[in-house]
Amino acid sequence: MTTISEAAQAAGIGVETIRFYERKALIRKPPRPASGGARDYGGATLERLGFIVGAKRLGFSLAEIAELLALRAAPDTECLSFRERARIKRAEVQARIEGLARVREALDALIDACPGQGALSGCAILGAIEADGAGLGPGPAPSGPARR
Amino acid sequence: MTTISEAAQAAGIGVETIRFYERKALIRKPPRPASGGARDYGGATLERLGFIVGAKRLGFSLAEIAELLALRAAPDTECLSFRERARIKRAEVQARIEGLARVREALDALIDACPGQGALSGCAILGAIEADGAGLGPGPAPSGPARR
DNA sequence: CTACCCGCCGTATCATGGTACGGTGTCAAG
DNA sequence: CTTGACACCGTACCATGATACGGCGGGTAG
Repeated sequence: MTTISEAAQAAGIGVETIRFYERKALIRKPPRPASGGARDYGGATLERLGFIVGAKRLGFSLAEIAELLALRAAPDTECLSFRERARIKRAEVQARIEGLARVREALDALIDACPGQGALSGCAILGAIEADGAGLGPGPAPSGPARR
Repeated sequence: MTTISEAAQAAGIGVETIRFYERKALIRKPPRPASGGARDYGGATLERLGFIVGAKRLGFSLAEIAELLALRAAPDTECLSFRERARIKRAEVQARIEGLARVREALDALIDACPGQGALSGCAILGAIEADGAGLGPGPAPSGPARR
């Protein structure tokens, strides 16, 4: 038997997170044994949780993971379709990296432009931020995500 | 006169977003003219909006921007304290880039490991994802943020 | 005079990914 | 036979950053 808390521990997530994934239909609630008692989160369920955690770490959203799980479960899925998803994700990650690299350069420019002493009024940073984030072309900002 | 919709257009954001920033106290609602009519979002307000938009593009969260705005408004703020914030943010951005680069490498490894043909069962990808996201050390996932 | 567009306001809703709370049930050790 | 630890369940709440809706009022164009 693998209880939900054991499964959570094994997968490196919280019990509430497992229940959350159930609500999101990423995993099915294991059947309650006819004999009563706790559900069994071992076997295929635990495997599935591992897959979810792994895919999350690769940058897939829960919605995407749902698709991957469906693919994985389909008997006629070709290996190729998984690779395609990986390639698309790779491209997304690459794009995010490039966006962040531009932000980093912009911050560097600001840091360099600052004399590092004296009143704010004499510093170039303020105007540069207002002007457009210091050289970033137009486009959306890289809203900084939480990192738990 | 600069109406709210003109200010929104000038800043490249939506009217609702400006009101949202007001609710968040990032900007003060300009006073309603005694003569009645619309508020004036020009001048300092528009400048402030520009600053917010610029700072967002540099990766600052709204909470951080609130601090920057307070700093900016304080008469005795040194240029240095702005530079410090920029450096901290730069370090954060750098860390995010490095995390994403690791994810990218992991995806590359997966893509390479996939034969690209045949049934899913014969492919190394599945197991690798489950195993831990294919070589990513333990740690949090880079939850992919929205990109509008 | 009547549309119609804006501004103004409060409130609700969205997406994302969880986290927490409170009540009930069941099981096992002491 | 009581106490404590979990399991189970529904529901509420959190942060982040917006976006939408509906009603009211004023100014302008036809």
